[in-house]
Formats: sequence, structure tokens, C-alpha cells
Amino acid sequence: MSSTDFGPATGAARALPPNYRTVLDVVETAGPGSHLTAQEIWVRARALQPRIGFATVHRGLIRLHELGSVMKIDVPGEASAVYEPAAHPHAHFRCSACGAIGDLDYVVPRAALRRLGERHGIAIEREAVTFTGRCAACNAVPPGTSDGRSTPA
Amino acid sequence: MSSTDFGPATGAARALPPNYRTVLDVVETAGPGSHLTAQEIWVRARALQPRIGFATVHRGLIRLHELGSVMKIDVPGEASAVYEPAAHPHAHFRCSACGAIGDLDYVVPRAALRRLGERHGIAIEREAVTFTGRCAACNAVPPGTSDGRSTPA
DNA sequence: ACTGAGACTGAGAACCGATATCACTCCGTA
DNA sequence: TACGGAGTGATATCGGTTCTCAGTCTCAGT
Repeated sequence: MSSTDFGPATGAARALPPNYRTVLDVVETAGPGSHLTAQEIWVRARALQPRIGFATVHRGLIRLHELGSVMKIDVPGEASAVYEPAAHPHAHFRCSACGAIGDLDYVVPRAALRRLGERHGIAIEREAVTFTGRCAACNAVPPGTSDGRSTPA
Repeated sequence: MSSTDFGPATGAARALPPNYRTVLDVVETAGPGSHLTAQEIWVRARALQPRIGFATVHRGLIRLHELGSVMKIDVPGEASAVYEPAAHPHAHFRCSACGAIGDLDYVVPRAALRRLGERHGIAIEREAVTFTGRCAACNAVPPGTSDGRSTPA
């Protein structure tokens, strides 16, 4: 699944446009566990392509999401969506005190998915599991003492 | 807990303001399984209090969410948050074809929550599980035939 | 009753992320 | 060379959420 093998076949997958490639580079360089907003990705992309516009970054993220190269995560309580390189499915955690977002290795068991699908007649294609609470750092601080709000991102 | 017994104590819980009570009525009348946006709740609230403003409804929803009386659900792919009366935790399903939202009875097992909390040193307080796929109605229709987009809400 | 403080309220503006639009450029093909 | 489709950047637009502000109301303590 390297992103460099182009599909030259008749009307099949086209080569990734250069700017989209830049967007993918930014996301993949940030690595798994990094949760970047489109804005942040745009800022970093401009370090590589100073003239790249936000619209292009946004379109690139849509395309890359369709291609399955990046994951788009809608975190409840977060204003904007965040992106990370595609990886095996996992859950996310958001600290309600400092806003930090992290990965957790939890997936809904396949048996449960099949049971839900059969019972309701639905075809489940994707899952999004997000936990909210207090992260380790904020957990150590009494919930009134300076609030742990020093690391909001 | 009628809305007439005021809490006279020194700074304890105040009584629910009348308009907030109206908002709560709307949400509870819609019942569990109804997923109303703030706009929809506002429309229904105006049937009870014609002069109520959207800001008041929105503030009421925030308050009621803090109080734990209503649940706020951020559905990935949905533009706005939806609200429903507080109930036992459950998962949600969104049809990617028609946009319908429904409830599913799935919760992350307590053992898994405890294990995740211990491993990462976090205190999990809430979970949000959302599945995406095709609902029973859209599942029956071949994925190009009129798209099943007749029942978007 | 009077009064001051604080909560509630409605209307509208402001904000912000996401998306659409449009004119232009680039590149491969006929 | 001419054409056409995809890519691109700047900007407009949209919709949901949140903020602001002035007016109103309720309550506690006189």
C-alpha cells in the first residue's frame, strides 16, 4: 500500500497530485497518535509548499480520506475534526480538562458488530469510539489547582 | 422534583428557570430515540413559549447537559449536535445513505474500561460509540437506485 | 414596600470551521 | 497547436455555535 505505486490502468486510480502528496507527507510525518486539525496541517504544508492554499489542503484531506490514507476523527467536544495517518482501528480519548487527545487500543468486538447488524438489519461499515475523562497528567492535579490547563493542545 | 420546589438553601442547586424547563419538556416529550438538533428543539419550544429565543434554548441545553438531564450527541458526519433525554448509555448508528440516526444497545464492557484506565493512567468518565453504515431501508435498495434519500431525517 | 445583586432572557452580532465557487494554470492527448 | 480535464489558490458563502448587551425578573435583606 505504498502511495507511490500509481495505477496507470484505464481510468483506475490516478496518481496523487503533488499538493495532495504534500498533505499526505505532513500527516504521515506527524505520525500515528498525532491529531492535527486541517489548519495545523495547512501551516505545516506551507513549510513545504509556501503557496499551497487552505482549500487545496482541505480537498487533499477529503481525497486522502476517501483513499483510506488518512483517518478523519470527529472528537466530541472538539471544535474541528482532526486527522491522523491510517492505521489499524482504535479508539480515542479526550481529556476534558486539558483537551489532549490520545489513542487507545480498543475496538468493538466483531461478534458484537455482527450481532448488532443482524438484530437491526443494518450493515455496519465503520465505528467511532471516543472516551472522555481526565488524562494522567490532569488526574494527578486536584481538580481546582491551576486546572492543568497549561497544555491545551 | 416538580419545578415549583425551590432550593432555598444557601447557594445550593437553584430551581430550573422556566424556559429551561420548557426545553427539558420538549426533549423529554420527544422521548428516547428522538435525536433533535438545537434548531428543532427551538421550533418545538416556541409552540409552548412563542417568545423564547434560540439563545435561551441553546443555553438551556448546555445547562441541562451539565445537570445530566439531556444527552448531547456529536454524530460524525452530521453538521450539528443532536440531543435526547438522558437514559442508560447506548451507542448510535448513522446511515451514510439517508442520514437517519438510531440507537443501538451497545456499551463498552466495564472490564475493558477498567483495563484501559489502568494501562494509561486515565479516568474515563464517558464514552461515545457511533457506528456508520447503511440502515435496513437503504440496505434493501441497490446503492444507485434513487439513493434512498427520501427520508433524510 | 424598597433596594441592590445577581440570574434569566431575547435579539442580534460575531466567530469559526467547512464547503462551494470561479478563474486560472498545468499537462497529456488528439 | 488546440482541446479538455484535473489541479490550484483566493475568496465567498454557509450553517452552527457562542458571545454581547441591554432589559427584565426574582429573591434576600432591609
